[in-house]
Amino acid sequence: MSSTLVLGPESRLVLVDASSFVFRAYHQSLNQDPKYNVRPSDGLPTGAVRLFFAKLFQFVRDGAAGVVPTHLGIVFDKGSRESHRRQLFPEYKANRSETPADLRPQMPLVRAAVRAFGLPVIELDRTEADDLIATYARNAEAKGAEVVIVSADKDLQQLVSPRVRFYDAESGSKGKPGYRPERNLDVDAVVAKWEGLQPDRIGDALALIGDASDNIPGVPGIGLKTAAQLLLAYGSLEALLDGAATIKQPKRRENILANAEGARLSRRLVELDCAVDLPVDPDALALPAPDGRRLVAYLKALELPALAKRVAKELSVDADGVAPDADLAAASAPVPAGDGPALPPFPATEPDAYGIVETRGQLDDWVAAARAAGRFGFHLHRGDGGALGLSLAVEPGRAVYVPVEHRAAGDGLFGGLAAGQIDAAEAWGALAALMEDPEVRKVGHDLKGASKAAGRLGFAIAAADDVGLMSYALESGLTGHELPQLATRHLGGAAPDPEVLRGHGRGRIPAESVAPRAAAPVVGQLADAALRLWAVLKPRLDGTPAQRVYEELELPMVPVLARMEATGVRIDRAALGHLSRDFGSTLARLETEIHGLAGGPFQIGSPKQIGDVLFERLGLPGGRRTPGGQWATGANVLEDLAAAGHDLPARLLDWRRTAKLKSTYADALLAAADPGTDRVHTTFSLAATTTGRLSSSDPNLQNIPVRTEEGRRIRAAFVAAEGHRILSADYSQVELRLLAHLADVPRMREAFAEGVDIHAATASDMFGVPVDAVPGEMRRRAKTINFGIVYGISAFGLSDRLGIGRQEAAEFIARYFERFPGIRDYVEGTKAFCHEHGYVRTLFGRVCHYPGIASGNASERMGVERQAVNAPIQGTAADIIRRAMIRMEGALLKAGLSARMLLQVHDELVFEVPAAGAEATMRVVSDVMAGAAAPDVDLAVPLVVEAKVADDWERAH
DNA sequence: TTCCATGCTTA
DNA sequence: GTAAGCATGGAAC
Repeated sequence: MSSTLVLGPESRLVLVDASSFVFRAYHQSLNQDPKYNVRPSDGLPTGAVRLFFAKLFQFVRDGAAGVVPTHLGIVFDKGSRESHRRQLFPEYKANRSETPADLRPQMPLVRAAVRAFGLPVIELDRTEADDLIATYARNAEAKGAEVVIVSADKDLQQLVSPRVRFYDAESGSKGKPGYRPERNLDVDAVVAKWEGLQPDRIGDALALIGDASDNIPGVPGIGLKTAAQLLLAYGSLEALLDGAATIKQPKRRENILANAEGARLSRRLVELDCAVDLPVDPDALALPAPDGRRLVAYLKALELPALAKRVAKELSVDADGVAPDADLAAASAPVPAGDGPALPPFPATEPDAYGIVETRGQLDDWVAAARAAGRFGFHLHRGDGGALGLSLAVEPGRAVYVPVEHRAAGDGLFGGLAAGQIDAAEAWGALAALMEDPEVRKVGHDLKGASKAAGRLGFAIAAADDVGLMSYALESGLTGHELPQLATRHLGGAAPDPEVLRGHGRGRIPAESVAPRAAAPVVGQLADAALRLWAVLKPRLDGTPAQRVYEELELPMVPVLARMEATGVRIDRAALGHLSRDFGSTLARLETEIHGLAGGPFQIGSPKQIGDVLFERLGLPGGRRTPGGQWATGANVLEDLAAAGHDLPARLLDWRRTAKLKSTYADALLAAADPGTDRVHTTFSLAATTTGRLSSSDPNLQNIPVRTEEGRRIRAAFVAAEGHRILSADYSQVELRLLAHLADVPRMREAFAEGVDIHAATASDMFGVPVDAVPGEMRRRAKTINFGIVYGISAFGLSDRLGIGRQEAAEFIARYFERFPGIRDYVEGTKAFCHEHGYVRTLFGRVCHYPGIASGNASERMGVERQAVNAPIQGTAADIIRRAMIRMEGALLKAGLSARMLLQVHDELVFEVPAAGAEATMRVVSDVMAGAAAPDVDLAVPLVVEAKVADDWERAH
């Protein structure tokens, strides 16, 4: 026996982080046949201990990382919950879940296994295994021994030195998800893995990166690469935090400054304590020769015959002559216990809160209950192919799901319906009668989406409220208005996203294949959330100006937009296909040229690589940096370089323009168009902007190119159906007109009343030149400043736009304000109003909240002030075109016209009109748009509408 | 797989 | 200087 062997220069100490090993063994055991994971005689769980034993046996025999140990330390964790780190930071490892119930009874068995090998169990109250390992490692290192640390915990890589290596054993099985090959890290390997950081800087890196599993805060958004980059630049965490103000990337700088305390705390949490009391003398870790009989007795007690046989054979023991260890044989499985904390009132926790309807009788009962209540929350659950069912909430915490069109699991094309659903015609019939009943109020979210799905089923949704739009009318600018956000904000609980039902990754399934019983609690909660939100928001809305906005500018838009989306706009598939191929060959040609000019291939789509090529490899002058510290390669920069005679930047601009047109427009529109009708159906959002503008997505049809010749070829592919034409009508200078009204500028009002060129008139007033003698450059400057005012102007922005000095720009603005004092009053008055109230209003009473107006950060506060100055202008324009859209269908109907509204692009409406009625439609559309502010708002300037008819959108625009 | 920065399209 | 959405590359998770 060598148990007296003193730890010294000839020794090889292997330190095993037992707890991490046991956890890994446990999870590995879960992937195996459950019958191998329990003791047959009484069901005592043994899966983790079996794998742990096998691994320990391997360490004793073969060592780790090629090191056969003379000393072996098996170190356990006994202090995560009360360690000194907990005192520093109560949340430390607070998110660790409880030890699994079937692992807990195995822990004593694991310790027994260690003792069966003749080794001490190393553990110490209130001390984490990491600190014990660190102390043993430093101790042995000091004595000249070779050390291998076996752990899955990367924190321990801090200890790596010329004498200390880190070994992370293979986990999982080859070819299966989560498999990791073994890793054997010496100093060089650690430095490579940590992106150039020496082991003694790993603690700094860990403090920045944080660790979700240990609840170490770190700095959000910083990962290994960024941390290493920063630490190599600054030398250490302390130096980095002291010099954080000099970090170039603004986001990163603010982020680190804001989280500096968290990083300091994290640094202390990840610091290893190399001087804890050692519960076992290091010399006592000397590895004894294994006692085969004792090991076999252990394995027999756990009823692991295969392992017992193997150990007996390798250690030349007669297994038959060994009796099971009596104490262990008597150990039995304890009964686990424990229950979670009380849940919040939403979502409801009663087991029958979110039920399911399976019979006609039940359905009739619920419909009757909804009618009796006079209002109910609902969620029309939809899959790719349309409505799947409807959930109803008749009172908070009580909802039910009526599944109708779910498919049976595993059935594809020809699959039948899922079991337990009422006949579709019957179910939809009863539900449609309820949804169309004007006497019962329906409360939902995304009413537009629900209305479209209902429309496909042949019914409308009458007397409905949309809690998302209610929230938008009340709190635009304060929060998002999606159901989960509203639930968190107002109900104190999280509403589910129905997408969770489909799972993710490879197991993702269509919504219609989800079992009705699985869907019921989720969609039931959505109906419940809608009803509860209504109960919160309705009292806040009633009797306020926001109520009128909701009722007159939000809700009436729902059916209008639903019809526009359902109608879609026709594209010329052949033309777009031709364009795509054209763009493709242009790109291929440009790519060759660019690579040639650059002296080698690179990702042309990568701004980072472009910067490297232009400013590093080719050394072009005049490079600027982006806010993120990279080389800026935006169009401005490339244009300057191209103007200086460089070919490569010019080709890059061509490439970017062409790539944009191909991928964002030609290809995306072809992919989006309905293959049967060649029509593209966008989705308009009513509640996506702070100002009241709409937004368009999937695809966005509000940013179709128009400025360049090539781009207009895309727009020309938006065509009318046979026998029809495209009508485009847009407001002329609407925002400047509104500025003239809001700021009450007599000269501007007159110019608009007389129909003279507003920018020339501005220039004339500013520089005392007759309107018809204003030079082009002067007019351009006036135009820029006019737009600048609408956008909340700053001398900085104006100087950038005009290419003049900051000082000159400031003088320019001063002169403008001198000539148009009303505008200065408007700008200053609007800022003051926003500072006082935290919001601004449009002329129609829409509120736009700007909580950031009170920011202590001057540049941020000025940014919010610009938003506040712009919002009444942009928002009033948005309100006006909404009014036009709401009135449009009635006006066309009244005139006996059958034009269909297709798109809204902020100041423009696009229609598809029967060729014969184009002229008459143009008059009606123009009249409705021009008169849209009246009667609520009496504008001091006329609204002018320009309309045109053609065969495609490009020529109509 | 998800998120961020960059760049580009529109009003 | 305002308001949006989307493609791409690259890093984080």
